[in-house]
Amino acid sequence: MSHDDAHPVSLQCGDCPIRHRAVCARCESSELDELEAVKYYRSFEAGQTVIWSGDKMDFVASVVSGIATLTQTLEDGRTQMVGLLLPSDFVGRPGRDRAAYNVTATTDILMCCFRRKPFEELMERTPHLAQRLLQMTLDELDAAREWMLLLGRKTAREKIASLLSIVARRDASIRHRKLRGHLTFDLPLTREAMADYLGLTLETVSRQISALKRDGVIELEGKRHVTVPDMDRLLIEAGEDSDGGLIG
Amino acid sequence: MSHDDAHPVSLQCGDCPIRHRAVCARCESSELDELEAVKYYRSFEAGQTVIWSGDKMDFVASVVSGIATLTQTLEDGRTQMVGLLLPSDFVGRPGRDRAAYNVTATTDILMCCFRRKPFEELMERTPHLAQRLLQMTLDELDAAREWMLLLGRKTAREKIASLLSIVARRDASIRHRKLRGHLTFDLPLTREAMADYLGLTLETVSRQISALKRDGVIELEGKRHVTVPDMDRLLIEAGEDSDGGLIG
DNA sequence: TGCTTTGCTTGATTTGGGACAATACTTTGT
DNA sequence: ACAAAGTATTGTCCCAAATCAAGCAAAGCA
Repeated sequence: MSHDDAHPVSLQCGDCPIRHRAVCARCESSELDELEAVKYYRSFEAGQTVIWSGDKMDFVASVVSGIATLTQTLEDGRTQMVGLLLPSDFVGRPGRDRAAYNVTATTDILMCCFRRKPFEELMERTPHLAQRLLQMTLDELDAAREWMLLLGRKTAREKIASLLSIVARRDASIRHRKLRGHLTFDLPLTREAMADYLGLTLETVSRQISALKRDGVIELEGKRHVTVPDMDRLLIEAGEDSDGGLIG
Repeated sequence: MSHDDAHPVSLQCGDCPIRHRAVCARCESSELDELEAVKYYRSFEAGQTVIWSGDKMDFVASVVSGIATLTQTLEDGRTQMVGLLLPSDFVGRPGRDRAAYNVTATTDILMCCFRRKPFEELMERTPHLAQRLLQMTLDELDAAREWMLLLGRKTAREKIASLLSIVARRDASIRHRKLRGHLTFDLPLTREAMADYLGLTLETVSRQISALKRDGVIELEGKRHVTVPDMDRLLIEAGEDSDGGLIG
């Protein structure tokens, strides 16, 4: 029932992923033309901060290409990544005028933005839009709560294996490939970003990756390119059921 | 702008909190009568599991009284609490037919339930309902992400201080009292439940509470009744900005 | 071509919190 | 009033991950 299954982003509806992920539930599109009028694009270079926590945010947006992160920090500089934005992910909070997190570009990114007010007005009149956003927000909530289990209860080794399996899964689903057996993909994050995501130090991340490599769970080519000879083995290392992930 | 501010639950709309928290945005109530027809109450005793992760869930509900927890577990038994349900909180996921978490009664609880199908059908026709649920889900997402920062980056002492400050704040807001200076309240959780919430062991929870008491940050009467002589001091211990909590 | 910067790895040492254990307090039931 | 079960505190030991520190490799640049 996922929307991606029904309507692969790249095949059906022009250039703007938000149509798929946030707006069109059954591809009824009459109201969407209103959004076209308030749509604009913004791009950011790798390393740039898109918006700071607490800043005024008068738009909502969809990531078109590239990767961005959501982070929270304590005053003394300790940093925790709380979300990862991939192409077609939605960012911004209808009904709120301040950003709650720092959004930082990990790679060069392009975002498709909509002015918040008109977007909210459309939402008032379009039940499907609010419902679609509700579904997406419930998905994010599930992901956040799954991450809470990881942060609170998993060992460093399990954390790394979990992250690798998530990246592998997402990579495979983008390329419409199988999820079992032999997989290969690139890590979109530096060791430091992985540490911020997993609640570890970058040294521990490095050590555990080396350990998984030494134990034959993964193979590395350079620093970033990972091969997983046996996905089931990785899932076991991650402390997950082998059919993995969330129920329901 | 919070709904509670505008319409304190106990004053305006009969006996069902869901009217306030999920349904009525401006107290327009014509559609709500439909829900009355599919509304029923269920009660559970302290310690009972309301629903297991993965079970079929054909209702959504609002907590009327008592406290329940949302938990996730690994196969080997490690447990992480991912949410706390207090009176007027909403549980259940429109559009999904399986529970994603274990829901367990911490005290005796009463829940006001609605059959899922009619609820979803009403949502199709009522933009305010989907919007209201979206706002509530965004709040939960913020809370989950704030908790991720706590789980990933805070020390045991900071975790305890954070939990105490959250309980204090919630208690104060329920009783419409001040949030600064001298506060007193009861802990609604056992040491073990606190440990599951904070990603610690119950021994560490006990030790850190003793340490905060020894250092004069809190005073204890029995095991559960806490007095905070200086709320600002507690917030500093929690590693939070003294005007504390999330922005926007 | 060598110099600096950035990202990563590995080693040595320390430490915060987990594991295990003993004891005490507090309910609940008979 | 007592036993039994559940809940909480405190002590001792130990280990996983943090911290501190050194060195390597690739990329950018003068």
